[in-house]
Amino acid sequence: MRRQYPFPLIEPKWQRYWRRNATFRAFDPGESLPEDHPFRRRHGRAVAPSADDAYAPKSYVLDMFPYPSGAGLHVGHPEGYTATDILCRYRRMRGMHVLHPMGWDAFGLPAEQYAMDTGTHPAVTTKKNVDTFRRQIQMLGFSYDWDREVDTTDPSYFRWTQWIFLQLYKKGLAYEAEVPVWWCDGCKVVLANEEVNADGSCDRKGHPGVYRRPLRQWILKITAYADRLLQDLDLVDWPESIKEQQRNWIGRSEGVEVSFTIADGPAKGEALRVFTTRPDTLFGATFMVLAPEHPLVDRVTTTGQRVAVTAYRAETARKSEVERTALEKEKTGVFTGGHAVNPVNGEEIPLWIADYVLMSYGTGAIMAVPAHDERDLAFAKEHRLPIRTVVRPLDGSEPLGFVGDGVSVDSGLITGLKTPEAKKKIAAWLAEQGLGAPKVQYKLRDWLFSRQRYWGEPIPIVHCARCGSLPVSDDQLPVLLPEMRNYTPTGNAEPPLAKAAEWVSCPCPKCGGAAKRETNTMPQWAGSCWYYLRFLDPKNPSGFVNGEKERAWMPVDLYVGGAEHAVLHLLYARFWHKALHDLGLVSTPEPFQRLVNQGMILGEDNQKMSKSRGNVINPDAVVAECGADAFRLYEMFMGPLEAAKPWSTQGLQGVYRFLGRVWRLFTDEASVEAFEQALTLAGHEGAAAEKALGGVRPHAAIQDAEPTAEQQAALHRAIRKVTEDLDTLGFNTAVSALMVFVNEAMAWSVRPRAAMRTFLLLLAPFAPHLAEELWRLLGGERTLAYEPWPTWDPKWFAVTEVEIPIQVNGKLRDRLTVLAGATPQEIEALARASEKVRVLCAGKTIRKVVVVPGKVVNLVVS
RNA sequence: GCCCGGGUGGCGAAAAGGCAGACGCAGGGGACUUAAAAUCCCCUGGCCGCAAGGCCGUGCAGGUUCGAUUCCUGCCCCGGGCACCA
Repeated sequence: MRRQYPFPLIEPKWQRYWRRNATFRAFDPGESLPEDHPFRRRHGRAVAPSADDAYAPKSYVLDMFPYPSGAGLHVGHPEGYTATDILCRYRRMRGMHVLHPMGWDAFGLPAEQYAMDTGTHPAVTTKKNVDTFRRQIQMLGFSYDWDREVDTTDPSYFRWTQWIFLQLYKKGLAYEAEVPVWWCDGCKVVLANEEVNADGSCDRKGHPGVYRRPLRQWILKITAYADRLLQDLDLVDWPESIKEQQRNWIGRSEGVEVSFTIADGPAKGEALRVFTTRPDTLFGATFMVLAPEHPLVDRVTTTGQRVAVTAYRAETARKSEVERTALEKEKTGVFTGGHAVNPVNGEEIPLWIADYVLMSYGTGAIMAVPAHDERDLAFAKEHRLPIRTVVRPLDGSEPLGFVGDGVSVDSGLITGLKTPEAKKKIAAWLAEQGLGAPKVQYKLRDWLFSRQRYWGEPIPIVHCARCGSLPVSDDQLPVLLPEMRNYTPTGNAEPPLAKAAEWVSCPCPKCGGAAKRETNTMPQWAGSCWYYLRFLDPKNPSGFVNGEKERAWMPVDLYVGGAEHAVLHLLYARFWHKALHDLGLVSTPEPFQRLVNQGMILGEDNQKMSKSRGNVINPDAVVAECGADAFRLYEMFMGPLEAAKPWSTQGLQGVYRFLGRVWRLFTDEASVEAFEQALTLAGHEGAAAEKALGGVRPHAAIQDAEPTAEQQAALHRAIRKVTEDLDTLGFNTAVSALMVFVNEAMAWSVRPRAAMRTFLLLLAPFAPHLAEELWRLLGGERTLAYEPWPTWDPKWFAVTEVEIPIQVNGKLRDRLTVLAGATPQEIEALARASEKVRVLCAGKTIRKVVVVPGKVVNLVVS
């Protein structure tokens, strides 16, 4: 396609200008603005806002920072980045102090994998990838404050990641335990629960056959915050679907913990506790099931059943828990030979073990009520166990298998009660008898926080044979990674750091004797748990963030990123934030006030972009062909921010053509031709080319003329639409409003300078390079980044005549042109007089006439 | 199975309960040009009709309303998440 306008010259020029002038530097509370700063010029003030300065409000707009992969930027990244950039530019023009930073979530496995393959240090790979990402992001002209760039792998950053970990540790929120963990033979690493797919493959690389093995691990007590993580979802303005996912993940359920009594064997008389949300079905319990790993299994198993039980437990242990739960299979299990007594009726019921009961939830044992629980019913049918109906549905339908609320039957003291009352009464009775107590259970488990990897933050703990595990003292932070030649894990699940013998041995911080460093590192989530705080004070050498700055900028007003982080990153970050809040280190209960998920950009074939499909669009190529402004504008024009939508090269061209129209709307054709010719001599870059650009003159139609009423109407419609759409993040329709204006203005033989300048202000957030260049062309002396955002005046919409549709029985039949001020009576009279209406109504009676002034007339006839 | 989103022209999409399809792409016609590209102008939901015009149309079936893409009920299909959590 023919080049529409000289973007290769304009875009680098303004990017240079913004960088040189630090146009987008965010000023902290109390910090003086430079004498000639456009913001100061505009407000006539020397000082940035403090937290209680109402008149220049702050706006913290954050993108989820990327993992700088070797593949470079993907077209999906700039979608969210463009949206936030547009908003930031808009808000600056609205007079707000905007904080808009960018950084790198740079720890992670790919660089380490690459190191194992090639011997290249992960830091080298990381730096290279970061440089690529930075270059690609900068070429798009985003208004980040680059002075605040952070990198999670920088020791001056992870020093504070380690420091925060130690605060959690000292608060009792970090502990060590020998736990079975997911181990991926392919990656030779431990995985978090969340990194294991339902089919037993690893989420990182798709290696199959992830299995469990016991290892000493660091664990964070996120469960201590389960309730608050759940409740405080009410405080934030997030998509309902994300909140719902977090609620499900936390999985709060209220019930009762009931004690049964072992009836026989060596454990006779001991309590067997179960958790149930349906204590009202206790009378329907016909057997019990223990998880195969349950500690009581050994002592309830009879000699006759021992062989079967041992075999089943061995089989279960061999299978991963993922395998246990992945398949929709029949319910397996074996009888232990033992029994327990049901506390409500003294009945002895058999004890089984089955792998559908999980040791990790509740008490690891359940009472089985096959009549009113699908799983128990399937198990009972499989193993021919008795089934007893104790709840009758209110609508008289089949009670067997009924799991809803109904009326209790054959249930002693709760017989005849509706389910909610029955639950209450039986719970009270159990509590009275000391047989049970109300209990809240969560699905959420503690967070397995250690990894047996090299490329992560070392956990700052020292192990001393005499003194135990001790935190590294603050003045010894950061604990740096040792230089290594070989990054391969030891294979026996020892982290690679264990091989750095010199690094491992260190003095005990307490007794000074020989001690060893912790060789586990933190998971990739760690650095992203608090980066939004470091952006507020990125270079602070003596604290993770200055309190005053934190209070001034927090919370993040808008957080934009992919929905794939719905649970993990967003839950972990909220957990850390709440812990920091409890420590008095941050001022807000929640970190991210508003969250928006950008939708995925699909390939032209409507499939997810992937190398193997060959449908990947490379941002470098797009920018080279059409420029950054067209790229940005197209990403916004494709459709609603939150929707998934396919890429279209044709669509991109359309937007690019639109920018060409804008260029032609403002520039004098002859002078552009002369400029283009000069370029063939001067080359397309450099000082000579830029000088030639200076020779481009404004279009002759651009004159110092008073805009006509029609022109004002067109302009003010655009101002209103763009402004309203920006406030609701309707970027696609805002772009279309810009197009509508340009389509109209192209026809104007006189294009009033003032109106055209106003249009450039509307265009600026979307296509900032072109807008700046045209602003300069029309006499702007400095960046338009801080020019006041235009306002609209409704008086220009008051057109003298309006066209009103006439409907008969709801169907459009005619149109009416009336004066804007016409009364409903006048409109009705005109409508009745319409020729078409008269024909349609001939021989019929007009029953009713609805007149919506300025909108519609509807005649009801029959 | 459960929980979220979504189904509107050939395509991406717009529409405070009030003219369905703004804007863009693709397609058709025209102007300019030796020609092509680029640019500019016009047309473009489907069916019937020479036309005037008519009928149909927002996944399907109902309902509320003077009027429904929009609100309500049931169903179908697509995308995403969770998935034996007692």
